[in-house]
Amino acid sequence: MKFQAIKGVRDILPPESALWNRVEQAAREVFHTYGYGEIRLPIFEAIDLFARSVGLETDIVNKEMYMLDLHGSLALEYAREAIPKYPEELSESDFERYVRNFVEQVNRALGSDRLEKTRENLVAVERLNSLYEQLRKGSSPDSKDQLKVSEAIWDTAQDINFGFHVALRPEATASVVRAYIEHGMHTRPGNVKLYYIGPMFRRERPQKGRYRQFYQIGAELLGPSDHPALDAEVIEMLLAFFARVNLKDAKLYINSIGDKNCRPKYVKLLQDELQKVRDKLGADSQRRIETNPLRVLDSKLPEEQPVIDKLPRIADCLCDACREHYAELKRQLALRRIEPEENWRLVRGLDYYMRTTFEITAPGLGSQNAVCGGGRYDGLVELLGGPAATKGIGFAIGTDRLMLSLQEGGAAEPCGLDVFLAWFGPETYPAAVALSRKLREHNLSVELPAQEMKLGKSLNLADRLGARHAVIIGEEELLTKQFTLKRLFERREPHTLSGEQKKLTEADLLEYLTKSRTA
RNA sequence: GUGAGCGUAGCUCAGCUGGUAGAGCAUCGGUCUGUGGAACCGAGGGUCGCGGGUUCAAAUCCCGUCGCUCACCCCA
Repeated sequence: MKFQAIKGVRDILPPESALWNRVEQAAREVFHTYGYGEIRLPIFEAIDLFARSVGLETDIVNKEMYMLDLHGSLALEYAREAIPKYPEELSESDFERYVRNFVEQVNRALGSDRLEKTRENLVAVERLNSLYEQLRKGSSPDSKDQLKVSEAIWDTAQDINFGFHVALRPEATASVVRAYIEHGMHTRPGNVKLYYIGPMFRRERPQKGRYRQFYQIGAELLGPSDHPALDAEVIEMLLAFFARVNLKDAKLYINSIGDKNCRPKYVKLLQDELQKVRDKLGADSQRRIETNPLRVLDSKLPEEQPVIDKLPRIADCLCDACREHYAELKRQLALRRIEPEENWRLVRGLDYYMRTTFEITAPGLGSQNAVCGGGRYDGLVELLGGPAATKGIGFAIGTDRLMLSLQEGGAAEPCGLDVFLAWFGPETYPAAVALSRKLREHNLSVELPAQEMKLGKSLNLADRLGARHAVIIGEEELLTKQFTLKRLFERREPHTLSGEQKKLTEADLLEYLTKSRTA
């Protein structure tokens, strides 16, 4: 096979795509009833946006982002990095070669507009060019001047700004918050409620329910209030959506991970306790003691479970405000007859979460059993340069995983074809074309064969396409101006009802078909 | 990045210790010139993932490589 989709991405074909549409449509409808509006976001953003929001130490930022080299700036970056800061380490000719390469590339980029002609860049390049001239002319290897020139070249090279570095979005919350700030949405009345639907990109090893281009349906609530009732309503909406799409056996887990006052204290305590039991942990968890102690709680290793069970719990370390917030959240959920399972080990991978966190798991997903994760992120708007008073809460549903679970539960799309036009005889095609157009104007799905087929063949094809009806158009129908409507049945239906047939005028046919479609 | 399993027709797979590449389903045509689902007959479709080695002979044995899948890490 010559071409195939690249690693970790895939096609979603009909009829499966119809299920996707139905699920996404359900999200639009349910979210609408809670007052959310859709935000359509760009698929790429400045790298810094993700680095700042998701967290510099996360794997997402460190190794999983797809960076776009829109202007060939990465090549410039490499050329610059090749120039050593301390040229003594290299032979003189090597040093000059690296510098020449960089200088040539920079000038070429400037000439072809790939390097932005800002004042700073122009000044730096001009200076770089003249320094390079000095380097070439200079012939005394150990002169102080020569060393100075080399250092100046390195310094000047650092001054050149290659422009924005852009990445495909690994998640959308950062983009939503960026848009919220950029458009001054904090001046809108009440809370700003937004949802988004679309692809995200992470360069991970693919696995069941995990792709490099994957899809999320998410919602964010931004505004001045952090009242737990808002958290509860967000969760209520999420569950309403899962109920609408008939997700079976979904389980809701909640936790509170504290705020910027009490979480660090807990993390420190946890770290200290972990150090005491270090030798009882596996290599991965030992590493996480330093990198991300909270993640140790996530470990699935059976032999670590007894150790983890004895670790201090964040619920005992929350500050008064967080404790009260969490308690009120539980009351608010109870008010809505929602019964979450508290999971003290539920932590989020992204830096920006605080206080409320929640997750929903569903069956049929292998080891990737979370279909949705979310939580509160009160500091994020401020972190990204927005008004400090703005709070936020949101979630993201992993659509790929949701689909897997729905399909596991037996969800399938019926064929959408309402009518197959079985025409035959030399004079009937124009009538069939006219009828097909009429039916389609009434939003019916119609298949019209381009070439004449024997009636038996037509019906056979209609059946295999899964059409609900066939309309037969032959000489006789033309003469009497009545179409023959034949009901077809899905293959699994009992044969006893098969083939019911009647003659109808065009008007009656239309009425009958439009009614049967909604039924 | 690490580990394991698997690569033969569009799909699911058979093909033993080397001896001319197969089945079922699907597709197309016919039996069937105004009546579907069935049956029967026929057709098309494969450098057996790729490269090298052993051999008179390799889908089969050996080495390498690429791809897919699942799991770990991480995460939705």
